[in-house]
Amino acid sequence: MIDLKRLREDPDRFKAGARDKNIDVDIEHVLRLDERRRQLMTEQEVRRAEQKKISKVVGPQIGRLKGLLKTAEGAARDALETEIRDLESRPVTLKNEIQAFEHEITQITPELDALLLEVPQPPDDDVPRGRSADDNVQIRTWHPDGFDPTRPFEANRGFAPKTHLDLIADLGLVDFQRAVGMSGARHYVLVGDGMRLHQAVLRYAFDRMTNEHGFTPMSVPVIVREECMVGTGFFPAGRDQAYHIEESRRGSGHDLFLTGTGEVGLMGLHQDEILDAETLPRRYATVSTCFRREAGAAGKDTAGLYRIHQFDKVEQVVICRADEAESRAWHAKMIGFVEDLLQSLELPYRLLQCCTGDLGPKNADMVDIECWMPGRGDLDAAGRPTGAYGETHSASRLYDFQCRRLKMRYRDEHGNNVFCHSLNNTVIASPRILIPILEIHQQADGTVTIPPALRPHMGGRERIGG
RNA sequence: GGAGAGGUGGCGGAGCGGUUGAACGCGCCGGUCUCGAAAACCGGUAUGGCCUUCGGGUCAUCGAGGGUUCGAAUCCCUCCCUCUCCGCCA
Repeated sequence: MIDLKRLREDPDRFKAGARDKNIDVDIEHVLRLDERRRQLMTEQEVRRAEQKKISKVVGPQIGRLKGLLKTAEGAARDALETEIRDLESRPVTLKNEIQAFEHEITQITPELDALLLEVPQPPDDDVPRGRSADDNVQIRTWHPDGFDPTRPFEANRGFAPKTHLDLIADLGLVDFQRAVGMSGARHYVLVGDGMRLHQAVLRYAFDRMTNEHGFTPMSVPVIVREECMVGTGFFPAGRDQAYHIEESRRGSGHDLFLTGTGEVGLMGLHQDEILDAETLPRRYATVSTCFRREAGAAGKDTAGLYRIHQFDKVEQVVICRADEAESRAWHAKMIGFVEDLLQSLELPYRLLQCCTGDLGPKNADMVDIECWMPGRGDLDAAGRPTGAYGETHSASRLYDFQCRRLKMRYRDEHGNNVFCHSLNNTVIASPRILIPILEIHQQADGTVTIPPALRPHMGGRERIGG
């Protein structure tokens, strides 16, 4: 959520931000509702103060008179009753006025609150303007010795590559048919070494984050309440993407949602808390199953392990002080952790600076990391894919947008409660990451060499197949 | 699933219709005392909104939302949550 005060002070910045993000929200209307609400509240408060003042004087008097009434009789009783009625009637006008204001305020507030949740965080000034992912800007590339993605796979390795779909089929790593039978399109069953590799990658990535980079290992819920989805900024904009468990329709409890990333659980954890500043920055890592409806992606990436409804992901989040420089430094560090990881897996990748149009409502800045996947991209003359980068990671910098929604604060050195900054980044998401691992490390004989870093998690084995 | 108990400030815990944003205790912060510390004593110690001449003023909040009332933490209704026991179960 954005800061309403800042919206009042500089509406043009927020209008431009929404425009740059291609998000349609009526900021003028927000300002009108806010203005009206503040007027009403001021008027109402003047009367409430008056009412309070009166009742502080009158209250004890009435109490005392009513006490006397219990024993009074005859004319004395009538006199007391008259006096009580007189005292009681004094604040009635005020009460009616207060109720009238209250009525109008309760009409405006839900509309204002709902609209406010839709105002996106403006992108940072150094984020390139652009309409869509096509306008993202490459920051840098990396590739291991012996595999240069600017040259065809065959030129690098001396044989024509199989796609991950071929490798999976030939090595018996995934059963799509039965999964689809059980759960529908975009589901899969990992089998044998497929499952082993999946687990190895997750465990390897998780251990690196927690053992080497000081992130606290966490397990968090993947089934959460709506507040958690709203608080972390995934709702209302991303409501279509989440699986919805309608428990309320069954008459028990409240509705729940399946989370699409471990970020929700890690950030939701401290909702409504004032964190001890000494404990910042908080660094958390989790491995969790992620659920995505992929609404609106019909027909896109329908084959294979690329776009699926359920996957597992190691996620890193950082909650730090509200300091832009610190926030930016963490962003760079978190991206560095991923680069180190991908380099240790010997996977070619590139960093993309996302443009404003690709940011999403909550980010001030986002950097995607894409791994080279030989089985993607345009087809050559022989009808074989020429390879392309595919998104495997996404690193977001949110300032206090998320923590403001979550009411996650810390007390600064002046004793003020300040909303924290938050950042999140994929560490590794599998099975999508299995695509480049299988495709890059495939051998001419159809086997796949396991990257040395993963071998300890694969029983010391060096290859799959053969 | 059945039966009960309960949700009050950082924590424990009073209050159950009238100056109660809330006694008391603990914790925490500041001070006195001390060479220093402990103890003792004194003072302070919620969050958010709005207004502000930046001194402060004011309103809201006792799980949430409605209602009754001149007045609600206190009474009524609905919902949510937590705990205990029994049953079932990974």
